[in-house]
Amino acid sequence: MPDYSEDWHPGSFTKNFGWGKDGRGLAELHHAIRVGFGEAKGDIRRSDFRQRLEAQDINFYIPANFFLFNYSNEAGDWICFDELVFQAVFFGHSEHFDRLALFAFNLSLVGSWQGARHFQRRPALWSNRYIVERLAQAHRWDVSKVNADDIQAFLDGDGRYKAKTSRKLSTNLNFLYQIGGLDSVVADTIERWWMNASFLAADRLCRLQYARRLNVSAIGEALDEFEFSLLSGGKNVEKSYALKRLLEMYVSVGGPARFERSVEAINSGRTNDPRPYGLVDKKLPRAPKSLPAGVVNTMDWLDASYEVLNHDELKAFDVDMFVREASVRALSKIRERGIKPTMSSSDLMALMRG
DNA sequence: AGGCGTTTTGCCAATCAATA
DNA sequence: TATTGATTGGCAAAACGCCT
Repeated sequence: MPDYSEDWHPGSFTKNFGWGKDGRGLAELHHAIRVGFGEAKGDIRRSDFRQRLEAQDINFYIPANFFLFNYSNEAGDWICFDELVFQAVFFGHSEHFDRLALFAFNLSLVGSWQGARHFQRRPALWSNRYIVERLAQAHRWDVSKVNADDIQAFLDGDGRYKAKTSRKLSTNLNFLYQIGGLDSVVADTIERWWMNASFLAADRLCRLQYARRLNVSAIGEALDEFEFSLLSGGKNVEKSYALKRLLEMYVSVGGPARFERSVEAINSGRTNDPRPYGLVDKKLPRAPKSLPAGVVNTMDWLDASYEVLNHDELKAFDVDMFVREASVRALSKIRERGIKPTMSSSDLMALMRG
C-alpha cells in the first residue's frame, strides 16, 4: 500500500525546466525524451540519457526524476522504455502526449537510482495528493477552482509539506497543469491518453512489484491501491469496462516485456512493418490503443470484438480530428437548412446525425 | 500611452547530503 | 575532511496589471 504519511519535498521542481512559450504544451518534454533515448528501443543507461540532454542544454532532472521510470542493478542505473517513452518516440507531439505525461507526473512513481533519497521514489506526492484530496474530494472535480493560490493554500495547510517556501512550487505546478491540460484530464469520456495511461500505470506497478503477477486481477488491485481512477479524472461504468478490457490486452502482449518482444519480432523478421499499430475495441469506438509492432500476431484473444488498425489508419484515427470534422459537417448542414434560434436541442441533434 | 507597484520567471549561489 | 553532485531558496530582470 502507498504510504501517504510520507513527507513531501519539492525536489528539483523549484528548478525551472523551460517549457517554452505560447501553447506548445509539453512539447519540450516530448523533445527531451526523444533526445535522451536517441535511436534506442529499449531501456537505456541513466548516464547516457543525461549526457545527451546536457549536450543540448536541456534540464535533465525534470524529465528523469519526475516523468520517467528509473531502476538500478549490478550494471548501474537505467531508465525504462515504458509507455510514456513509447508514445514520445513513436508518435509526434500532441495533446494525447501532454495528458499522458501529466498523468505520469501525478502518478509520481519514478523508481530509484544510485544515490536517490527515499522520498524521490514519489517525487510529486504533493501533486498526487492535490489531485486526489483537493481536486477530486474537496472541489468535487471543479477544475475552475485550481490555481496557484489554491495549490499554495493546500500545501501550507498540510504538515506533510516540508520546504521553506511554497509559492514557487505552487506557481510552477499550476503552470504545468495549464500547459499539460488538467482541465481535459477531468473527463467522463474515454480518450486515447487515458488508455495509454492505464498501460503506463500498469508498467510501473509491475516493475515495482506492486502488481506481483502479470494477470488482470493483480494489476487491477494495484491500480486501485494507487488510485488510478482518481488520478485519471474519475470513474464511470464505461471506464471500468474499458479498464478491464485494456488489462486483458496488456497481459496478452506481455506487459512490460512487450517492447522487447516487439524488437525480437522485428529483428527475427516475424513482422515486416516496424511501426506501431492500433486495436479498437468495437464497444469503445472513440479511442484505439496503440501497440508496438509485432506483439499480437500469435494471440488467440484477438477475436471479433477488436478491429485492427495499421499504422496509417492509427494515425488517421484522431478523435479530435473526427469530432472537428463532424462539427464542420454539421455546421454546413445547419447553414444549408437555415437554423432557427427556437429549435429544440433534440431537433439539433437530429440535424447533426442526418 | 506612461508611471508605478506587484508578480512571475529564470538564473545561480548557498546549502545540504552522499561518498570516497 | 574534501569533493562532488543535487536541492532549495534568494534575487533581479522581465512581465503584468492597475491606475491615471
